[in-house]
Amino acid sequence: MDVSNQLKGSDYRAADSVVRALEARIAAGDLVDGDALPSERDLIETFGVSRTVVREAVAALASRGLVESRPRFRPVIRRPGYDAALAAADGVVGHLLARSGGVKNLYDTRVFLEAGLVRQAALSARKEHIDALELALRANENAIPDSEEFYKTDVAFHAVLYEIPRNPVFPAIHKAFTAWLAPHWVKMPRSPERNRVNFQRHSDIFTAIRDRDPDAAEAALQAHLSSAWEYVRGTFNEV
Amino acid sequence: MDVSNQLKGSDYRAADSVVRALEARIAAGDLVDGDALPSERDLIETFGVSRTVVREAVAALASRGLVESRPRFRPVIRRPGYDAALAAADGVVGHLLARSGGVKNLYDTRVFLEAGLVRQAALSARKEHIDALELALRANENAIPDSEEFYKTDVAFHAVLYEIPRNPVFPAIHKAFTAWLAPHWVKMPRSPERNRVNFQRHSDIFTAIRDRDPDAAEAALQAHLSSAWEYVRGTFNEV
DNA sequence: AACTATTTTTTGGTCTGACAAAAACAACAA
DNA sequence: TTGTTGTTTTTGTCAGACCAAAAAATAGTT
Repeated sequence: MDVSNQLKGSDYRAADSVVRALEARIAAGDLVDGDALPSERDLIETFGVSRTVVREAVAALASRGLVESRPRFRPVIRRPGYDAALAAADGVVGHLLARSGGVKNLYDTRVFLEAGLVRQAALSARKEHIDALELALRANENAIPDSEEFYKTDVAFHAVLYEIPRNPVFPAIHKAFTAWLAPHWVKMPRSPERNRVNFQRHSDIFTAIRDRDPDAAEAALQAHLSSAWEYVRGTFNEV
Repeated sequence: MDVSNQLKGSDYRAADSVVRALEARIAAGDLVDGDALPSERDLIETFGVSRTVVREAVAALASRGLVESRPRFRPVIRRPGYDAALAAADGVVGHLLARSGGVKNLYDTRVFLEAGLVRQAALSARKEHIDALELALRANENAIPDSEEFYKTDVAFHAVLYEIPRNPVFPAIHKAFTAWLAPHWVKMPRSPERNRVNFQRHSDIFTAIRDRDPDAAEAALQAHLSSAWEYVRGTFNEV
């Protein structure tokens, strides 16, 4: 399968052909998730291009999340999920967060999203999700003395909210949000007293959802996240 | 500035150092938006690495949206915005959309988001935004006979909704959504009658927002987008 | 036979040098 | 100033080489 029969200097890159060919193989299930990519020397033969081009192609695949490549190791095929899509934005988001107002923008987006989530949860969450929410709430309560554990159960509680719509996009978004905001979050001062307050807010949210009161749920969440923001706000030097 | 003094075979890639250095220069404003990147040979000298590494680094920069590189042209510095972040996910999203249920998942996310947008708009939109909305609505009305123009004004109307929170993340999301869903959208059959229905829905949404009725606004939007989905649904062969 | 230590082979990361074609630049003519 | 033509850079691609790390094969041990 020689893909290299194209004019030399056009607006194509030779690597593009290789990328497309490999993409097709992955999509077709010829190369299965978890498999290792063939060695560079193999690909050279298969596609009839130089190693330069092969490496470039593999790098492109990696940047698209179709393969995972650690230095010195054979790249591994990854059939990407919604989280991979968000992860692709990772590099840029880093720069955006560093910009003035970047964190606030992202955090506001999160608040907005979760406000919608709790509202919809109050309207149409299934019993299983409400149970899961209650379970997460209990875990959160038990972790009040241990700030580190509390953070984890905090995240887990919110994660349940993102699962309620049963749309795989949402959990991916949650993952991305926590990953992006975590670095700014860990600097926040923590204490059991503070944890107790946050737990109370979680409890309010849960109650409102269970009682099918969307407005109360949204209000509780808004209160929760706004006050949390005021807390982290101090850790920035930005406006 | 020689960055190459590292052990050869470690878990680093030499290109990473170059990437970081260039990132820093861009962030520092040393390399300004719109400028061309120095030539590869220059970078070789500057960083004391081989051309292989330089090219790899530039490719990485490009995949992160920090430079824009067309084949055969000097890469151009791009101080990335929120839209660049979403654009980075582009490659993966293509694959996700091809998957069964992919379009529905993304569309549902959009509906969810816009439901929240119109709700908040009804609650707190400023007069200027309501005016902008009305203007977009008028344009939409005038375009009823011309289906292609109608599509544009349709997008523009929704775009206003994304501007209301005055958070730059939202317009970027809108841009991404329309870019991703457009290919599936254009296949939808169009007609002035259909356009008129859609305009009426837009009008309902606008009225509800102007009258500060979040529930009505959300309901109108939900009705609008749900019926639109039923329309495009037929153009898929997926479940 | 199963496990470990050691040697051999393969492979990825980097470098050097080369060449064609396209782009950027400079000199010149209209 | 604008348009044409020739010269110099520069990018895309190739080929071959080297090193060190990983993977595979082998030998040795219990």
